[in-house]
Amino acid sequence: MAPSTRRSTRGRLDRATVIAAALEHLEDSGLGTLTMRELGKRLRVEAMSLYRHIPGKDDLLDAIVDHLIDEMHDDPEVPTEPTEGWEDFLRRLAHGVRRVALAHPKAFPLVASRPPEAPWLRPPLRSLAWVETFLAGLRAEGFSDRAAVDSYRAFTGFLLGNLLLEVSARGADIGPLDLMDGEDPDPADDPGLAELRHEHPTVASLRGLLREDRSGEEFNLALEQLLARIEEIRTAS
Amino acid sequence: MAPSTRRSTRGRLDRATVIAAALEHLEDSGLGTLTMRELGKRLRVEAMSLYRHIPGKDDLLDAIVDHLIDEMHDDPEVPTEPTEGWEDFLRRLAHGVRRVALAHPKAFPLVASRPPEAPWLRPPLRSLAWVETFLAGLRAEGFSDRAAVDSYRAFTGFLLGNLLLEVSARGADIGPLDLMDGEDPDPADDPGLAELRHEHPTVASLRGLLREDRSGEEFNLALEQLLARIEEIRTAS
DNA sequence: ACCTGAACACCGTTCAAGT
DNA sequence: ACCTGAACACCGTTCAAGT
Repeated sequence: MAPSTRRSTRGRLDRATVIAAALEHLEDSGLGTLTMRELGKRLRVEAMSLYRHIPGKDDLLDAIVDHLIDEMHDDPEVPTEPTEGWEDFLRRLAHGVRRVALAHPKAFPLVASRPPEAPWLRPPLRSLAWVETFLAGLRAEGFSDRAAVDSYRAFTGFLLGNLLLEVSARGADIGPLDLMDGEDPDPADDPGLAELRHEHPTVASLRGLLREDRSGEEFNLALEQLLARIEEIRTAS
Repeated sequence: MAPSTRRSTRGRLDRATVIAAALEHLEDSGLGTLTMRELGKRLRVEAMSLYRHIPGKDDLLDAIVDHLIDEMHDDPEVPTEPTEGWEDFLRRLAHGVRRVALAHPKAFPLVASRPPEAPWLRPPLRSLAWVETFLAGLRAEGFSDRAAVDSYRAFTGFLLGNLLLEVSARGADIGPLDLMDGEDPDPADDPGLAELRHEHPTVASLRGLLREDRSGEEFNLALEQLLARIEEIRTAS
């Protein structure tokens, strides 16, 4: 499993290896068990050795976040400047961020919870490099300064909300009250459902629709509506 | 300060008092220092006594989240059903959630980070009661089942992204590279700015706009655009 | 019935000591 | 130069004992 960071035989430990191992641990065991001692075990080293390569646990978490957004630089689908118009540019940026989020569902929430370096560096595009790419791209497409900045805010708000919900839904269980239905034998006297019908009748009757997962289409739909909104921002200058 | 949970002289400890004290501590010292022992100190009690009233720390955090969204029930501006049309209904719901978030900026991120009970209970409207209110309200206004559920998803995504960014910006410092400008004496040779201009020229030249905080107007603008989007969802049935 | 002291199994982190 | 052992000051949590 995951031979990328085996390092068992000889590999010298370094900062990048530590970060990669931490990300691996995060994805297959969660944030709660990510511990310096546990991470040491994964790297076949005592916990204290890690301090040779990172200043402390907080810095490690920040480094993970930085690593995540930097991953997008290696994605050939993600543009560094608009070549097919600003809409294509933003669409591909958005899908790049979404791929990162879906590839690291347990780690992605850190992107939102670690305090950004400045209040105007908004997650998930919280690095100077990506903000530069974003703003320079829109400007090159004729956006006014005001429109470019407003679009940056709308774009980050959109991505953060939608992607956080998407990865958090992936993490949650099937849920408390909708295990029933589908092939359940006698829906009339399922105790949980009966109670739900009584206390929250609308939720009960819409539970089929609520349980659907169409996150892919929904993201695309919401994205198109965001682009329409940015078009308004653009023309309103 | 904050005499609400003084309890110094005689007050018996109970679950509600513990939660209120935890929320207070969270707001004036942050999540990092919220510790069972610290919380005990605030309540003039040993940490171990808290376990008489709550099962453990995780449950306490969940209880805080539940408490936050329940606070909206006491807000007279927040409707329990649409009386002036669905747009007014959603506008007032949105502002209710925003008031809760701004009142508890340090605690609000917990609403997003604690796993919801079910994947379809989406933060920040993650209680059965509020989902019921939302869906029943839109249905009463003539929304189809499909449109009501899609609107719920759009609404929660909007609130989560925008409010998380708003409270996190409030928490961050002024930022690394824009302390300058405003009344700085010689902008030409500020070392930080010179470097920024070289590495990220667009960010440097837009820093004035980026630093602006117009979160209030922005929220209202984005909200109106969300309502327009929901109008589309509604008529597309 | 409610609170406490002492204890257990963990944390992150430091530092002198080993190779 | 890099890793380790032992130690420090903390955690959350349990439980027998006190009032």
